[in-house]
Amino acid sequence: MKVSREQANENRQRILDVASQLFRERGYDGVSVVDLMKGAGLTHGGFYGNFSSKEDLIAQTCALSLGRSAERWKKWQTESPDTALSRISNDYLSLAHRDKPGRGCALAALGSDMARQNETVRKAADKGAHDLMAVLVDLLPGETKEKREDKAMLALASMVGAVVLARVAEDEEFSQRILAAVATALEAASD
Amino acid sequence: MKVSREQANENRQRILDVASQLFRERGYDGVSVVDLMKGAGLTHGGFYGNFSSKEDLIAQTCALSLGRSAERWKKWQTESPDTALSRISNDYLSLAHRDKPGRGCALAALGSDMARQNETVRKAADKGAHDLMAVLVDLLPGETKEKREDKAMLALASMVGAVVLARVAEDEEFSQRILAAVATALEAASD
DNA sequence: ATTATCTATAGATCTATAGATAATGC
DNA sequence: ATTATCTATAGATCTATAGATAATGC
Repeated sequence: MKVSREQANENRQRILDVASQLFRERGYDGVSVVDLMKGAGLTHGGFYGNFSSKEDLIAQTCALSLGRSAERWKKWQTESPDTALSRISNDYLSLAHRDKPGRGCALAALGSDMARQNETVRKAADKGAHDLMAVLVDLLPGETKEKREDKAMLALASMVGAVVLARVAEDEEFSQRILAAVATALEAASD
Repeated sequence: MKVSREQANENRQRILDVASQLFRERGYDGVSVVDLMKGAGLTHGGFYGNFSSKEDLIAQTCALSLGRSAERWKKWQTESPDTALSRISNDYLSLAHRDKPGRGCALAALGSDMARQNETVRKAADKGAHDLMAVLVDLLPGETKEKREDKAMLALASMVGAVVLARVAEDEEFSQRILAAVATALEAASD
């Protein structure tokens, strides 16, 4: 049941895509290789032809999902530099993002899990966070680069923290207020 | 090998304490009931006399660890209301806290994991977050209660996010700058 | 007699590998 | 002939339970 080289590449990409989503939804330990391959429409034995281990896959999904977030932000920056920051923060702090972790920011969905992974995974996550930060630095006002970087770090930390807390919260009003409070603060920081 | 009722209570408390620390260090899925009971100096079979399930234990550790954090903050508030906020933020954003998740804030250590747990766990976590927030509300300046609450939410979100990001970061300088940037911002918010 | 703890184990996972299979691509 | 995928399984977990054991506390 061999497939073409092209098809095999597509399969590999699909495994990565499916893993990237499932991990954000259920956590690294919440997705088995069998689950994952079933989700990609393949049998589990084929997994190890594409990835050397589950950890290898985890590192690759880190790079993939955070890379995509950064690309998205950069696209908005190019399209409209003036409104990009509020577009980023409104999107990040939206109920849609809170309720769809599988398609959202991996730092919010897996941040505390990532902190416990091996060095390879953490390096991929570190690079992802740097890339996100780099976009924010260009969008925030400030006299010196250091000040803009400080603001960017605060912005990213507060957005990640807000979505984590909003997802943990059982009280819907509380959850929404956290998102709104951070959105307001970011709006103020951009002037 | 029965023990006294008093000793049994101590054992139960020790299981909770050990679990509370191990979960923060390794995540919920990173600690088995066997590991845990070994850590408490007991055999695994005895676990189910004390807790109805692992999920039951998880919910109880949420309440325990977040409750302890809130107590700590309240103590500082009582001791010295004026310096309590900077004491909280300096402690939370310290390298010691970053490097010792097992004794630190459960929201930072397990936030993204908690978001995926069942309702019982999330209710305990929600209450814990509310209690932490309540301390911050009293310590932050602001004309109306709403404004103080908004500031408290921003403060908690940014502290949680900062520690998550600082733990994910592989680059030590980057990690420290995130903590410092948020600490500076909180200092400014308290005036 | 009650009950906290221990021993032993059932039953269900999970990661990873070995060998078989069958279509591709030289 | 090469290689992507499948089938089958090894070996190591993990949660939870049943029944035995032995010290407590009425």
